[in-house]
Amino acid sequence: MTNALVNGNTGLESRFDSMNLSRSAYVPPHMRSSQRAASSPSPSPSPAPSRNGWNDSRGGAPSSRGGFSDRGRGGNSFTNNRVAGGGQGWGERSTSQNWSASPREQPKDNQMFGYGAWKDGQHVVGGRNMRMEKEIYGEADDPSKQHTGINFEKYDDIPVEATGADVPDPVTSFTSPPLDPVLLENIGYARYTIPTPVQKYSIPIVANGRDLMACAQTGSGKTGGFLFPILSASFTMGPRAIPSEPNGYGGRRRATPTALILAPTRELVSQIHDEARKFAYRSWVRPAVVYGGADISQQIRLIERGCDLLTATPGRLVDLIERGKISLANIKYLVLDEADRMLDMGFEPQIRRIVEGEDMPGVHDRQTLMFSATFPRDIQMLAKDFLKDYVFLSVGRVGSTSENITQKFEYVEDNDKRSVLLDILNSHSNESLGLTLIFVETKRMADMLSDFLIQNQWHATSIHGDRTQRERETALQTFRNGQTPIMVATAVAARGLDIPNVTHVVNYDLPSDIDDYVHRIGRTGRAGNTGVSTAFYNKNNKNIVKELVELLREANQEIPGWLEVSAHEASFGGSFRGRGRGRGRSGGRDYRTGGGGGWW
DNA sequence: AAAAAAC
Repeated sequence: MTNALVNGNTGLESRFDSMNLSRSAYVPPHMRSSQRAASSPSPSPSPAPSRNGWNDSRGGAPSSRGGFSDRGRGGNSFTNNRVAGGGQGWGERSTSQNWSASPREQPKDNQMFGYGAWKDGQHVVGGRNMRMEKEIYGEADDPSKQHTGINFEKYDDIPVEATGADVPDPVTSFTSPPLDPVLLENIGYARYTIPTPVQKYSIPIVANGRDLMACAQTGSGKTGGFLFPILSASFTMGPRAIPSEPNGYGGRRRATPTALILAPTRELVSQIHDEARKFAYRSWVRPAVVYGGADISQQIRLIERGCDLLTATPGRLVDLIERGKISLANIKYLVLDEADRMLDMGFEPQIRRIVEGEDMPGVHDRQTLMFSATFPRDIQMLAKDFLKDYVFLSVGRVGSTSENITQKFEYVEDNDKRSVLLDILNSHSNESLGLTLIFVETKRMADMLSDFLIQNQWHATSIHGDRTQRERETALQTFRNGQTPIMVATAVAARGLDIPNVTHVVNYDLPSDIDDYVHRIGRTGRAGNTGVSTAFYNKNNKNIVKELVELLREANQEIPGWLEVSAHEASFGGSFRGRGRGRGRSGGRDYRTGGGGGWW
């Protein structure tokens, strides 16, 4: 049966506004509101600037090539044409032209508008390119482009602990120095105002040549946390001296990136790449991205045109290294993002091969930054092998332990889940522009549930690993821009993805790992905004009930009585899967400091 | 047990 709304439904009912009689029959008409997509001011934010867009300005380049052309459509990233390079890299890094930093002095037909170069040991900054700025930074009022960090002040509440030898003092604002002035301008274009706690520490840590091990999630501003210091130093210092074999490998030049970022999922690397494009603007650094499921020859063409900061999933990168298209000999900066997740997914062999088994400079000849939500033993081993004298940064949870996310629980048997879900969607539909992300455990369930929702007149889509990359990208795009404000997802979307405006996360199926739960609800309430999460609990979820209750208590959430009872029963009923499984639930701590016996 | 990821 459906013991609905156990944890209260505070005030939602009083806020519905419009009506929609085409809705499912589960809720009386007065509780229905119009489909969110329909009320969205602009379902497809900017009508493709492509064709006669700036591709034309560079002399008739095929628009499929650069990929900028596609991106205007949904405001976001994923299209097959934009597999690598972000459309950048026309011409070599050191062209003979002498660019001026001042836009007024740029020749009008300069095809390098927006791109800089490194020439004779100097950073030659490219002129501004307004079309490109609109493209990569978005319109100020485009919600799908909006950066999540609206309530930045709230970041000050996030506790940060830095340990290690001689930890540099954190910065308090974006300034030059220590940041390169060009980067500072780009940060301004991207409308970032105040550094997040991770960024405050990572900027001076990297600037001082130190390695970093950070326990933090994506919502903490971690992407900027590694992009800012790496790009800043790159702008100022230039690339590593090109080794002896710059050309002629397989007839073409091999890409020799200065910075490499590894992340577990395709969507995540694409998202990081989008950020990289913002901050590399007008500089000599050409960002590129490679991942599986997309046409590899297209990616090869693009990295050949410029690949200084490469974001990659491990499998595709290994493939490209084997094909001789990428050399890591020039790497100065290595980032492992979501390291625990990558190990969970079995990437360790590929990662070790990339870092230790190819031509990447050794640990003392590069700077390495590792990010991980947790710090279990296998990550510690990786840190021991990949990092040197690192600073350990522990960043408090942005979501769960703060009160930004209201966590509701409902006792729902499996057979009742669909019906309860419709109830919930209806009662939330008045929050007009918010997005709803629904997590299920299996790919099959993701398909079935999204079909079911569509049958019930909801604009829903789904994302999971059995869909083609194309479908995944489309799903994410229409979700972000509000055309399908409901997305059913498997674990593929659980971590790392930064989707602004997700106001509601539904754990239709609870995960069996408490960390997964934390990551999932962390898709809402991003960056200090508030969000709601609803979880369907039943007897099949007893394996995490104890940890759930602990978590709720920590986060100052209301705990339904029946949930506490269930937790109490579980602690006697044998089947506890102890906390000692090698993984603390909190962000982790620096085991080097001793600190009186960790929990692993 | 399922999910993710190279072809």
